[in-house]
This record gives sequence, C-alpha cells and structure tokens, in this order.
Amino acid sequence: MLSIGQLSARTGVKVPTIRYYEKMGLIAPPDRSVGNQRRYEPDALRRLSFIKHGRDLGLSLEAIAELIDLADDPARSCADADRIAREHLSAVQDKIARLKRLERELTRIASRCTGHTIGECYVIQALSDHALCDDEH
Amino acid sequence: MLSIGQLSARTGVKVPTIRYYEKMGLIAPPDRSVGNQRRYEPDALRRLSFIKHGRDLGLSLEAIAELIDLADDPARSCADADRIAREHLSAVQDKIARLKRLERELTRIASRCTGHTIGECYVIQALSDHALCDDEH
DNA sequence: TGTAATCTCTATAGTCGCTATAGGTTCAAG
DNA sequence: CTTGAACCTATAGCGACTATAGAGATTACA
Ligand SMILES: [Zn+2]
Ligand SMILES: [Zn+2]
Ligand SMILES: [Zn+2]
Ligand SMILES: [Zn+2]
Repeated sequence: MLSIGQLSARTGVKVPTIRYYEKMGLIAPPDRSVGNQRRYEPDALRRLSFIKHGRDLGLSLEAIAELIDLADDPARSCADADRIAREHLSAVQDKIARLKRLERELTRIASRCTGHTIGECYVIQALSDHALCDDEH
Repeated sequence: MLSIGQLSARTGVKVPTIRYYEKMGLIAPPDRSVGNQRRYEPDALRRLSFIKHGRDLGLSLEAIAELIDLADDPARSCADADRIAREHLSAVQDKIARLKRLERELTRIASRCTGHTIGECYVIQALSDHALCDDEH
C-alpha cells in the first residue's frame, strides 16, 4: 500500500495533481487509512504512469480517459485508439506548422532592429504593421 | 467615433475580447455615449491592431503590455523591446523542438499498430511503457 | 509515552486568454 | 413609435493544473 506521496515520488506526478485526476474520474478513489488518508494498491502505479505518459505525449485528459476505457477491454477493436493517436499526431503537426511560421517571422523581426531607440525599433514597427510581415499567422 | 462592434469588425478582435483587454488595462477605457455605450476614437484602431498583431505572433498579454508602454516613449532605448522579441522567439523554438520530438514518437506509435484488437494494439502498449519510446518527452 | 517533524486532508482561489450566458438597456432604421 | 440589433454588466466556465490556508494524521526518535 502506497501513500499519495509515495505514489507521487514513484511516478513523478505531483500530489495535488493525483488528487485532481481522482476528482476528474481518471483514477478510482482508493481505500483510506483509519485517519482518512489515501492508500493505493501497487496497480495504481500502472494507471498513473499510463496517464502521465499520455500527458507527456501531449494527449488531453479526455483522450486519456477514452484510452483507459478502451484498454480495459482487450477483445475490442483498436480502431478508436488508433484514431485518437492519429488525430493527436495531426494536431501536433498543425501546431508545428503554425509555430514554424511564427519562428520565421520572429527571427526576421528580432534580427532586423538596427536602431538604438524605440522610435527606430523594428520590433515596435513590425508589431504596428502586419503589412511588414511575409506571412499570415 | 466607433462603437465597440465597429471596432471589432475592423480589427477582427471579438467584442467580449475588447472589453476583456480594457479590464486587463491593455486599452484605456473610452468615452461613453449618453446611454453608457463605449465610443472609440480612431486611434483605438491602432492600439487594438497592435495588440492583435502581438497575439497573432504568440506574445502574452503581459509582454504586449510592456511593449505598449515602451512604444509610448520613442526616445528610450529599445533594448527591452528587442529582448522581449528574442525571448519569445526562443520560447517558440523550444516549443517547436518539443513538438518535433512528440511528432517523431507519435508517428512511430501511430504507424506501428498491426493488431486488430486492443489486446494487440501498439498505441495502448506504447502508452503503457515509456521504455518503448526512443526519446524523452 | 511524548513530542516534533513531516505528511496528508478538504476547500477554495488563482493561473491564462478568452468565451458563453443571463437579464437588462440603448440605439438606429423605417 | 416600434422593432430588432447592438450594447451593457456581472458571473461562470474552459483545461490542466498550482497555491494557499487551516486542520488533522502519521512516523521517527528519545
Ligand atoms: Zn529595437
Ligand atoms: Zn504579421
Ligand atoms: Zn491499434
Ligand atoms: Zn514515452
């Protein structure tokens, strides 16, 4: 049996976050000690690590909750799990594309300032006028 | 004099967002009509466009507020403005790097599932075991 | 057994940048 | 003068936590 602090130490998930996951229904409320403190079975380590890994990969708690439901039913088709992964990948790729456009624009803006005063500052001018930009963002 | 709706239409910033910016101190409270509705001078277009452009480039409202302060003082050194731009660029680059690691990992995960059931699903297995990953994330 | 240090408990508020809703008032056109 | 669109304020909600306060539980050691 693990205390919440031990579970936290072994998974790298902070104590308040574990309580938050419980409140959100991602992990089942564990048994309690006589003094009302949470006591986890070793299996909770697996569950929580699954959630943490999903979060580290950028999945939403909603997607992780769906995947947990799916994982509990080994005979079922994995089409939904695969779809969640593909959709997330595609969202990540969209974010990368957007951030790359920003990076180009910001690199240009940040490198072009030759002035010493705000009055001449290209950063300020660029922000004041999107027409100076190469791209939409 | 512009109503908040006209200001919104001309800048692409939604009406509640304009009110939010006012509450957050990014734009000055405008004059009011007899019936207490906001009436903006044409200059508000410039201000709001500046804010919108900053947001479109991914700057935080806090950074934008700093830049607005700076922009009001043309004789001042632009070192702070340049620093804000460089720091933001660097934050964007960090995000891109992190997302690219995720992309690699997710591509691998999403493409490797050959099973038809959850029991064989590589997506579920990968989430259950970070040791299957190539990278940290 | 006493005590002190650490851990844990609940409940609540704050973070960021909005967005949505409710219930009311004002404005502009016909 | 009436209608309908636009506007007003205040409040709550989003996602995924994080921080705080004030109280109670557990553990280690003397
Ligand atoms: Zn400059
Ligand atoms: Zn631009
Ligand atoms: Zn699969
Ligand atoms: Zn991993």
